Amino acid sequence: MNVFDDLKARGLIAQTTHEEEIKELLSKPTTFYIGFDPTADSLHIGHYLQLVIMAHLQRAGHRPIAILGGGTAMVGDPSGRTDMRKMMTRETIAHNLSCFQGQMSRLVDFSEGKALILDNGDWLLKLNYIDFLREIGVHFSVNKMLSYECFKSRFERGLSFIEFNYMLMQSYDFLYLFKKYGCRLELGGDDQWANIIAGADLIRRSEGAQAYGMTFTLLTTSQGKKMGKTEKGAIWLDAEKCSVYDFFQYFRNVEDDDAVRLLKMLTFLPLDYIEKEFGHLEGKDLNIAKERLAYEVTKQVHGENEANKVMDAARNVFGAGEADENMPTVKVEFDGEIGILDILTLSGICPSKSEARRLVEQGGCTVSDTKITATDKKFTNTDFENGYLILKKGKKQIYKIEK
RNA sequence: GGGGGGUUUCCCGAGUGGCCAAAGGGGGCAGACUGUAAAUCUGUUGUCUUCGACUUCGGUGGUCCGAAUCCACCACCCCCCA
Repeated sequence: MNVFDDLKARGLIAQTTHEEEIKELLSKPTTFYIGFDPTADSLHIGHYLQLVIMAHLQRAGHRPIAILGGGTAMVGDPSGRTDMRKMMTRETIAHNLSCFQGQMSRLVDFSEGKALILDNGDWLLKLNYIDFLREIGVHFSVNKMLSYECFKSRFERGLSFIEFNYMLMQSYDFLYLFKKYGCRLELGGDDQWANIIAGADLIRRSEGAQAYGMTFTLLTTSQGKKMGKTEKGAIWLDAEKCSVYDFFQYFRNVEDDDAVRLLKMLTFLPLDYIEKEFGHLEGKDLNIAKERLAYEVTKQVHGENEANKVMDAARNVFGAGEADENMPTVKVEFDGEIGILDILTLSGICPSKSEARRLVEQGGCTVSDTKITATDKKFTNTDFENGYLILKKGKKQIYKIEK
């Protein structure tokens, strides 16, 4: 099966400039590229999807180029955004780029030229304004650009000239990679569609050559919400910014309707295997699929070891209600005795006393299988059997409280 | 550059001198029901020493017994004209 068909069957492909030609292109080794915006110091699960696609294509014998947008980040992509991006300094961007590289190499093999990782700042930052306008700017119609959907949302709040230029920058990247590396295919999230066709257009106009673009589905839930954001923040690939436990739990808790779909999109399990093992599941049996999903994704991002540990922890905590060394653990210090509200706030489980009080009053706090309803409940050393307590906040958040 | 409008608690958005910690919706959190699902219903959603007190309504300063609400200046944003 052509890798294109596989990606398509996994539900990863959103739009293509020329479906048949791209399929043909991918039947022999091809160089393609995907851009990454270094606006944070860690990748998140939205980027993970892009890495998965790069990995699929690389395994099929193609050569990925990952462009880290050190140059374009200086400008900021306005696509689909309602506000202007924060301007970033060169230093911040450089720091973020180096953080990205490590995370990317977990999925994509960058050894021996099997894949390239480039910073578009290397060529964009030294461009001469007049030369750029004369060589590149002439190929862009402002009338046409103004009609693009991707700018629409910005017309309400204003679009600055610097952002309006973003499309030219990204298009220039594609042209540059086409000339230097023979790259004829650009991939990106579906929000990048306009930027991608602009690049392919530029290559056609200035080089008279055919280039292709393809976008993949944005990672959304079956409710249409963007995935990867929680109240506590984004689901980062960096364990420092999002613990492996939380990472696992995020996928373990997806909705029924998303479980199998996400298995196809986010794991490397063969499609027929997924269909056979999980396709027929319904109702609570889908928990099997969710657990596998969480396990596979965690394995890809954090390694098999971590994935095993955290899956065991989840099984212990949710299955047997037992403590596990890999469950979230917090320490509290006290002399003699400590009130429940202090435990909740000192541990960071609740951000304020008021919130802790509310939690307890509403019956959302359980310690060692006993629901705590008195806000003045005190604990002493003898309550900490083996040195810890098991505290539940609501149904799903379980902590080991060590003294 | 000229004219007009705006900035409210996580978000949207009411409120135009005391009855305002501030309507309503969204989101969040918790409870019931469950399968670590969804939907639904209920409660809750500034802080604290919580039957009370304290701090909030872009910033600073003023008027007043009393201001989110009035005045002055500053900052930022949007719209129309150029």
